[in-house]
Amino acid sequence: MIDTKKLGRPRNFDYDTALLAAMNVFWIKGYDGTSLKDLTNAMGISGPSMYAAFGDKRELFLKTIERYSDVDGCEPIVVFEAEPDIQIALRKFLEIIIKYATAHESGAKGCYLASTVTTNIGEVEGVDGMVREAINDSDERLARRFDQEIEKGNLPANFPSKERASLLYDIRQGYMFRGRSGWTAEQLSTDLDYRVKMLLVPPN
Amino acid sequence: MIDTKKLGRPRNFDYDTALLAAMNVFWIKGYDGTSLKDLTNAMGISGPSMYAAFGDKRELFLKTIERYSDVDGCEPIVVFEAEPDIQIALRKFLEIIIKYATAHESGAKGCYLASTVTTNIGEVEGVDGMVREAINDSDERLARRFDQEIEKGNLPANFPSKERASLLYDIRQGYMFRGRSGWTAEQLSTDLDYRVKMLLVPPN
DNA sequence: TGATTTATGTATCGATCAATATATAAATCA
DNA sequence: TGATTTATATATTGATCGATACATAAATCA
Repeated sequence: MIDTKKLGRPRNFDYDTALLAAMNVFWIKGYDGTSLKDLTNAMGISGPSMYAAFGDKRELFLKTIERYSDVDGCEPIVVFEAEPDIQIALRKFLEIIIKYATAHESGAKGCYLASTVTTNIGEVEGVDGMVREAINDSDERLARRFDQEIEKGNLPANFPSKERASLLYDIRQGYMFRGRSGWTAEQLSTDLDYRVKMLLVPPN
Repeated sequence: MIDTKKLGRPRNFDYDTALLAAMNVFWIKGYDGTSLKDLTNAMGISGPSMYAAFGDKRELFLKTIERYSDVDGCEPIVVFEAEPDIQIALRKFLEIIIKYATAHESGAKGCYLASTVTTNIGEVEGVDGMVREAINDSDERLARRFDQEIEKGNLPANFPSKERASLLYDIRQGYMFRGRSGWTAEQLSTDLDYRVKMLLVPPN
């Protein structure tokens, strides 16, 4: 029943590399502003190859969102989770956010979800759910890190982990929006110390 | 030299009403996702009338941004400036933000600048400057309100007005992003008390 | 090697894009 | 009323859109 034999000519491009190239184009020009020609040029493949490998334009778009959520959107959180000192962890988190907000390797700025994908919520089917999921995942992971700090005794027992987590994520959106509009990393970094302190201030 | 006499057939549509209708379409569908047909249908006028009154699609888009910055983007700040009690002012500001984020009269959600316009930064000429200016204006007006509170003695002399103002604006972006992705006003309101307190907590 | 299967490039589909040329309708002025 | 000016609706422009039909090239199997 299951036929796993490989036959015929294999594709001569790397799937993930092409997907990344597509994401970078979408990121800069938006979904509707990106043509199939823009995509296939950037991906280095022809139209039919794109359709064979990714479906159609919409499916390709959804796959770039998935990829972003798993890779780009995740790096700051991974660092936040890995750094043992909570204060340094917060600072690193925000510094990476600022880096992404102002100078992504593709030339794009800001958050792919907040700056580009969000435009197509309600217009491109399936987008809204993916965005909501990305937000929820981030909120939960950030809150868990605060909870662990409470368990270790480094934060008071009544520390509002969930509230600080969502606040942290919202601060992220602010940086991303400012970065997209042209603010420099230096300008975004001026309040860093203030914000780290504030995020850790004990309740009442 | 100056000829102010009115001659010929006057336009039979209201300029501002048509501009508002155009903004609502852009808001929901994005710049590239909005066709001239979408626009003229919503505005209730024909193509040539649109071109005569507003220039072209790009100029119309820029005019909607200007309008948003002057009206929608401004209402929360006006309320924040008008309410004498700073704590209530903050709460009202955030409540209006949440209202805008979840249920704009047009059916659109989120911030027009952050959710729609931001996609076209770098692609549609003139957009980036208008967004930067909108952010700067908000930052300044919010900070001024805190400064006045310091002068009245209701906040300590070392209260970091500028930092809190930009934090407040960034929190706004977070609400707008969440609202755009489908969060309800109720969900967004859970942290309201926490955030108001935090925004007013004295430094150190 | 010959048969089979798949990826690719070219060329092209109908539809729609933003923008405009043209002619008509409606207003103000003399 | 007649001349002038402007807004409108209709129709259409060349260009580009997303998507595909077709033939060819390249790989694996027997």
